[in-house]
Amino acid sequence: MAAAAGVSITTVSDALNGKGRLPDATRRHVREVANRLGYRPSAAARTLRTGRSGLIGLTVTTYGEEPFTFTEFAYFAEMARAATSAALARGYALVILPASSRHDVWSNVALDGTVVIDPSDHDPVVADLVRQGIPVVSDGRPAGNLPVHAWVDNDHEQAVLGILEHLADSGARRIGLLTGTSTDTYTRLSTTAYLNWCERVGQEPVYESYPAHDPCAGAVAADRLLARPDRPDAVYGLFDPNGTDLLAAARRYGLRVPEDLLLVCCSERAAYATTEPPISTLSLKPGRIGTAVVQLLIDAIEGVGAGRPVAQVMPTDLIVRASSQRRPPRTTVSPPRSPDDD
Amino acid sequence: MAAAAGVSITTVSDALNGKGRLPDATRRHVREVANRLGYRPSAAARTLRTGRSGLIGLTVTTYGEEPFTFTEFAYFAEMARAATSAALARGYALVILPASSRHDVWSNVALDGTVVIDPSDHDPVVADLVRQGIPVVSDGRPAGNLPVHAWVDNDHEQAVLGILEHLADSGARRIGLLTGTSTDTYTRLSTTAYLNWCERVGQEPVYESYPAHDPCAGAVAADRLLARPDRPDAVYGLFDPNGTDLLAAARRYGLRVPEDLLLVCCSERAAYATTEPPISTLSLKPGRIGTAVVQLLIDAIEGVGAGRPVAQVMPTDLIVRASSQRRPPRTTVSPPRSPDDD
DNA sequence: GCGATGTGCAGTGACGTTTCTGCATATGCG
DNA sequence: CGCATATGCAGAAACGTCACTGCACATCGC
Repeated sequence: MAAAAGVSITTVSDALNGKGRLPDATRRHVREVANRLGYRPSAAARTLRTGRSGLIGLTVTTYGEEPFTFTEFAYFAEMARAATSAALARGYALVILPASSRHDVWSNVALDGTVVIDPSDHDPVVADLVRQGIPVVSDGRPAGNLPVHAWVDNDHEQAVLGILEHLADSGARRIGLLTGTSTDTYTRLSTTAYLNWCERVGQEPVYESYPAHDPCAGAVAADRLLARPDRPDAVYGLFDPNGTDLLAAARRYGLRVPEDLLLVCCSERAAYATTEPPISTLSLKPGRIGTAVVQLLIDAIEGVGAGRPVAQVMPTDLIVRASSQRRPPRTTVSPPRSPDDD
Repeated sequence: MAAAAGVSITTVSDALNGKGRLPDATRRHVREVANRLGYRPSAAARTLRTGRSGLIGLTVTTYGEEPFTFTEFAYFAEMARAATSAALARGYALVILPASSRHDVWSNVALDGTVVIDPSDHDPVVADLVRQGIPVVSDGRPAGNLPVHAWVDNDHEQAVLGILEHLADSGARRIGLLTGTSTDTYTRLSTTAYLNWCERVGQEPVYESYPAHDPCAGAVAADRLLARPDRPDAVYGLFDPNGTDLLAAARRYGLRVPEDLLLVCCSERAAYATTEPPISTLSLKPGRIGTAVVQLLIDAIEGVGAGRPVAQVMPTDLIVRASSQRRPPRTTVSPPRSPDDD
């Protein structure tokens, strides 16, 4: 390349990177030759020299051997889409690397930093990365005292309070909760927010827990909740399939939704807009999370505002549909998405 | 590192890579020290030296500025999941790189090869990659004469024939088609397969086309199709939202599904299993495609069986539900997915 | 006309691997 | 014992880039 342009290697580098003291004529000439030859500077060499690869990892903790869990699909897909966009806009590319990947794959790729989704307590991969000095930002409050550089999470307490108030506004007298048995922060924060609210307004808590990763257990728990003598007249389900599970259970007990039972669940599924009746959902806005997480990570990589707030709590969106309103909505409550709303 | 273990750089390299002539004692010693120091060989240096990065690109042609199109979500998510798995199993990691990415991002990452999903005619990115000698395998027959090294696609003709026969078996007398106006191979192959079938069995074709990327146009076209004087008594919709669109249109015209109208559409949406009635779908099995595409790509990268068949046509799966059967199925026609079925 | 300052490049040394070559010391065989 | 062969490791070159340093030559002010 240098030979083809009749200049030195240094000049090529300077011309292409806009550095050094070169007259525009030389710069143009070098670029023109590079273009004609289809020449691309070697990414590997640049990475070796500069210590920057322009790659950031997108890691999801897996519970099986498959890269992503099925229940996370809609959330993950949207989050990954937004993260990819945000990264590209800042000149980085995303590498999908499940935490369970073979070790040789992890060490074979030079990452400038990593996003971890929902890291489990003392995740060995995260610990290892941090030890190498690689910035790690997590989606979800890090459990245990995982030494991540920053994290982004939804305001789960506020979300639950919002839903409970909405249900109460719609006329609910006794609100039930369908929750999980595991101790992750999402479940824990949401459940205590519910319990606190109950105590504050003087309602006896009515809830059922089940292992959230078991798809069948959810239907059983939904059934159990509606079979109780102190049956709730409104239910919030913490997990994605709870909407259909609760709807099915309600049908079995001859309960009409929303007349006899108000329903909300936390999910990103578009399908809940077209169920009979449409089910109100709490959206965690994965797009917003993905964007925020990547921004924080790249800031950390580039040393922008080091030492600034490393925790970011994002609001959620309650999408009110027929299932949680005693009267049909007067106006469109969930307007069509605007392009940059998430 | 070499100093810490009291050996030469060469010995470290050999010990870690299982090469050279070293007694097990030395090998173990070096590995133990490396472990203690948390030493990881530099991926960048290795890539520079060997010319292999262990990275493969996953490119999706975009029609807006967002990395993936919304309608491709379910397909893409599943395909990406499978592709990631397959790549990892062979020691590679996947980089998500939309074709519309800034040029500097593309040239900043060293790829061993790329998977392109649904490349458009004469895609400049693909042409560029091929010129650099980087293997490219496409999901979907390459349009134009895009010089990809291999491709994988569904057997669209066979799929359409299977659906038409199934509908005819269910008692359809006049089968309609909801198709697209664009000229991509999927639309073209499916439509001509339909027209050929019509000619063969002596049915007058009944179809409506619309621009597939326009979410609203689909509902209008569905309506148009059912409003025709020669209204079909069965419809196959080529695109993901056609199921709900057709169902809504049928309801407007007071047509019962499946009694008055049989319905099938091509989609990966799980939600079609729970509509009222459940809608039969054609699954393209994106998981199988993703796996195949990655295998082909890595074979090309590693020079395995160079010059072997570079085109692979995969079967589709017709998932028969209530919408396309005049009588309810006797047995479960769509069994629960087995773990490695896709 | 002569130092001081600026301009336009070329040379060079890392970055951290891998791979090839090479040199000792041990081991085998007749 | 002496020569061929094996074994155990070290040295050095190269991969392609970037960031220095350095060297010519031009320009300028006086």
